[in-house]
Amino acid sequence: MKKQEKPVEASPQPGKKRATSYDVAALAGVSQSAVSRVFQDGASASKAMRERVMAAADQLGYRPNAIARGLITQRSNMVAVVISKLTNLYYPEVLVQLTQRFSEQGVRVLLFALERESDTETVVEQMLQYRVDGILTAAMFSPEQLETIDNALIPVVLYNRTAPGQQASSVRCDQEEGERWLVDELVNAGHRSFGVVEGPVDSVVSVERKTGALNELRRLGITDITTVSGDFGYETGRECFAELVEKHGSPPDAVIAANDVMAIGCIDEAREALGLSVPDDISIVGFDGVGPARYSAYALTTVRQPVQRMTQSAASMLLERIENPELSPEKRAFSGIPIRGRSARLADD
Amino acid sequence: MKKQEKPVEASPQPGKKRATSYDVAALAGVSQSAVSRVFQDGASASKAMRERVMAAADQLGYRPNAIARGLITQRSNMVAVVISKLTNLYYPEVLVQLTQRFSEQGVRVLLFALERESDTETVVEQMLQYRVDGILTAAMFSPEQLETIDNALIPVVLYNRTAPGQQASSVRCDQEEGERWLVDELVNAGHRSFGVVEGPVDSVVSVERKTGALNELRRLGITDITTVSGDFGYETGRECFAELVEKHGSPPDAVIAANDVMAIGCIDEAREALGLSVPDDISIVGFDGVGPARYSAYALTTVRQPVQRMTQSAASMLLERIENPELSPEKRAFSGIPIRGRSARLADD
DNA sequence: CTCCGAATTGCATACGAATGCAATACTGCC
DNA sequence: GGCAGTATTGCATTCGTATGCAATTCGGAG
Repeated sequence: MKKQEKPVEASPQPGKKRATSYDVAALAGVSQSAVSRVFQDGASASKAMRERVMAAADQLGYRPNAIARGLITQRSNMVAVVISKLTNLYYPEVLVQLTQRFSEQGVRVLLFALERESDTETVVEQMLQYRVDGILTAAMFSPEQLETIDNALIPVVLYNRTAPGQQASSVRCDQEEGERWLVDELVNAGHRSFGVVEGPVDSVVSVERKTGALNELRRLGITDITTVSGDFGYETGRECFAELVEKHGSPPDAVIAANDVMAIGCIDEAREALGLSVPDDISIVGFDGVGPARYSAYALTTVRQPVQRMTQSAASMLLERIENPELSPEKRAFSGIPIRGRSARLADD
Repeated sequence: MKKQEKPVEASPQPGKKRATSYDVAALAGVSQSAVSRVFQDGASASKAMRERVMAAADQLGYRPNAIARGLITQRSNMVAVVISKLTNLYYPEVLVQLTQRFSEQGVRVLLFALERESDTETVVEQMLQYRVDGILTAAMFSPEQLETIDNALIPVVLYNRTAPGQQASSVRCDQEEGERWLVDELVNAGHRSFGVVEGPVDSVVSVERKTGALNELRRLGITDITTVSGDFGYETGRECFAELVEKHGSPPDAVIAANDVMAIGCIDEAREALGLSVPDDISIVGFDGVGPARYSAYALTTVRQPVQRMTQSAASMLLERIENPELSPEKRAFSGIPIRGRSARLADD
């Protein structure tokens, strides 16, 4: 078999309309069905046919129209991924990994980025109109919205969220457990007065972390607790620390921030504005295990989310449910990974 | 007119197939065309018709199928956004902003995330198959790939990239100009020996920054220059600094890192491993103006990319070209914003 | 050479909405 | 009340691919 002698390979006559499977069929002298079959995986087509069609196809620069295909197969091969902007440093990593996981499986990602987590108004409508095969969301939907999605028979996986009454599949990091570890270690090392810096009120993650920490503190009989709230950002981290000191009258023994970025803000404020030494004068801990938490200026004591496993798990959970819509909901919780950094005085053990 | 007395509003009979415009038409006793027109913006439909149709529509839980619509209108209302993972801390911001800009205009984003910038193999094929209306890419495509896209008549906007021979629209931050400012300021303040930390070789941005800096250094007659290369990440930033000192025999007067994250790595390594004081013993500068650059432990002297304006510009440039494909290519370059932080000794002026 | 089963191929139709054109309903005006 | 002009509505077709079914071809065994 010699190769094609024509050097012109993939440059269709310019100015023409996009080639369709009929054009290819006509040029190759076969039926449109044949073309369709050549471009599918499990379809039957002889070697000769395959060659004829392929030759015609790339002479015309043809490629199958995924839109038309989706219409007939009732599968868009797209999933919607919803993120909210706020959880700034952490989600990008999640997003990139999810996208790669889906890509590996031949599934495309339709991205929806919310300004705030509660901006879910139009998103549901959009997703349903585009007939996505599944939804992976790191923003909270209302029960009504979840029901709408459910009525449309579209599988959903919640990322670091759980639906209150609703039953829906989810993948999450066990925030309470992580906070318990942090609190236990801090109390164990002798800290008695605490500052708690929570995140935005419409963030489920923030609420879980805060209540997780508060419950454990109470359980251990700690009563000297001051609470302030920020927005997960660095600047508010600094402001929160200042506010904390003012409210408490003096710096507490330890500060538990709802995420790493705010913890970093607290550290900077403690050092710069109050001249405190971290962790000698005060212990400060975060949550997430983002990149900057490792910067040696901070070396945060924190709980890292096992992002790799979580995204892996979430993606395959969604894909499974797309293949088999009858699967019952499943909730997977991953333990966070305790990081003993240098931003807190902990017992040696 | 009294309202509907039926309390059941949007819950279609479960187990049924998704409602189509024909179903709605049948229930409302009108033609399918009528339904189609009610769900469009500029179509003519009487008030009565609109009401009948809408009532039937949300009784059935109907919503137009964007896939089918795309097939007939030849418009998917989707754009592809391509990012590569590497430029870790900077692109998330870009991505979120772009997505929001497009969303505002009723355009959906199909996301492609590359592991490395050179992993563009299958991406082009994917984008064309999905008939995206336009492409916004922050990864470099080969001339052949760009030609393929061009043949498909899909407008492209390159983000912080320019095509070598090819002519294509682009939005970029003027990296050379930014590096010139940094170099000028450093030399002006008396620095004479330089370390240059470049990023991954397949990153256009990194190459531009490096050559921008080197050219300006040479122009000013500086010859004591040591070059090392990393991957834009924090860890390699640290390693690069160590390598730099070893190659040079001693710490240089100043280090120019290809991005902020590596600059931060350099600072940590300088302080921790060598006990140097920044900026007293050594000046270290970065590029991008990402969040962590502002953390007061670093307070980087850097050049910030005007992300807001760039994404705004890129999005509207692409949308314009989708509306009017005849528009000739246009290249927009934005000046970076010089940030005089505390990581470098600069002249007061 | 004949016949049988398996592998290919073509035909016709379906997917769900948009739209040009023709038919019809309405509007205001004389 | 009649008429011209406009706003609505329906009909029929189109977008590009997949697929069930029937027709055809192919290969090899007897």
